[in-house]
Amino acid sequence: MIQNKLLVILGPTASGKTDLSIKLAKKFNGEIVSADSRQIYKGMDIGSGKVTKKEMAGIPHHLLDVANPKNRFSVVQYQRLALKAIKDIQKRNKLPILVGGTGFYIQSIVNGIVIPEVKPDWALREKLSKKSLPELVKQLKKLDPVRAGNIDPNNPRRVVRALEVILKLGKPVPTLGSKESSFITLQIGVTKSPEELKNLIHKRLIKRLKNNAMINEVKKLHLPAGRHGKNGVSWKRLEEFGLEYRFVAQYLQDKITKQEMIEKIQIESEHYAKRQITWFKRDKKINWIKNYKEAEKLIKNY
RNA sequence: GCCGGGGUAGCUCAGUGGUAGAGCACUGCUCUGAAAAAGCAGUGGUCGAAGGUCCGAUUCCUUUCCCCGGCA
Repeated sequence: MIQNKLLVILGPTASGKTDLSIKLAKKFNGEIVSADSRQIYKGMDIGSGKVTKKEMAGIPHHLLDVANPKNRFSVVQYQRLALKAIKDIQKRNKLPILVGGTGFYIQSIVNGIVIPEVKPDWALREKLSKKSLPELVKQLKKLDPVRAGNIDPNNPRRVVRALEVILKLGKPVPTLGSKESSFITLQIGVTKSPEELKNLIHKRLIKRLKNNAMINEVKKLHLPAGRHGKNGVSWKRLEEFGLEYRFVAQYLQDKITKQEMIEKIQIESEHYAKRQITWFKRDKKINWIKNYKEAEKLIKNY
């Protein structure tokens, strides 16, 4: 009875989710669905730590390379595509394995959260962003006191989004819903000690820097593609991606030295790993494991 | 050796005659179509050492040790 089972492998960056998931997929007749907000994009391979064809070892992978880095992707798009992929895998009587470190994406599948049906309106966002934050908060309080009460008033991004929902929907932001997920889910989290994690991040970074591979990748992303005068990914957009893409872009623009670039990627990756751990900590249903054996044992009982 | 400048939080530095702050780091946290994003909070210092003046010195004076420039 594999019908609606869903295995989830999560954990902080560099914790070894990829290797583990491929081993498990082989063992349990699975297919992998990525839950990574950067591996979604085409052309972002080395910097995002995307699996290579060779590493896949014949295991089908879904939700990689499904978006153009020039366009912004979002959780809702992810949710739709991932859900479809998972159901399709189940239909073929194989085990879907959701693998990644993007907590929000995982939550959108596992908890089936329902996000207000209001598409991002970038023109509106830009217009709103011209006002001061206190002004926006004031406006939100007036239009939707409930949402204003539970939102972080210091976070412009959230406040703008809340206003966007009200203005387009014409009614208050619905309280966060969740359509009871129909999956029988087993969530497995990979843990590493802080020291180990720092070490793994460092080793991985050195590897990515080898032969300028990662720097060339970012260069290639930014440079005009093709001969039709089509522009590549802007520096501004690369900045938005954070970590390797942000700091390599800054280095390529001569804003920081190579040494600074390396230091920043390292330290910011450590911060990122902590944020991921903080996020995952809230979900008490995650089974934390240290190695493959423990994971295998859990799955056998599942 | 002489002349300057400096020694204050893990780092870079601000500051005051009434026992001290910032940014970063560190720790914890938030998360309703950007989530590797965007935000929030907290810990932390016998103010280089020893004397002196003063009710009181990190701040003034003296000595001393160390660092950085310049001149020898």
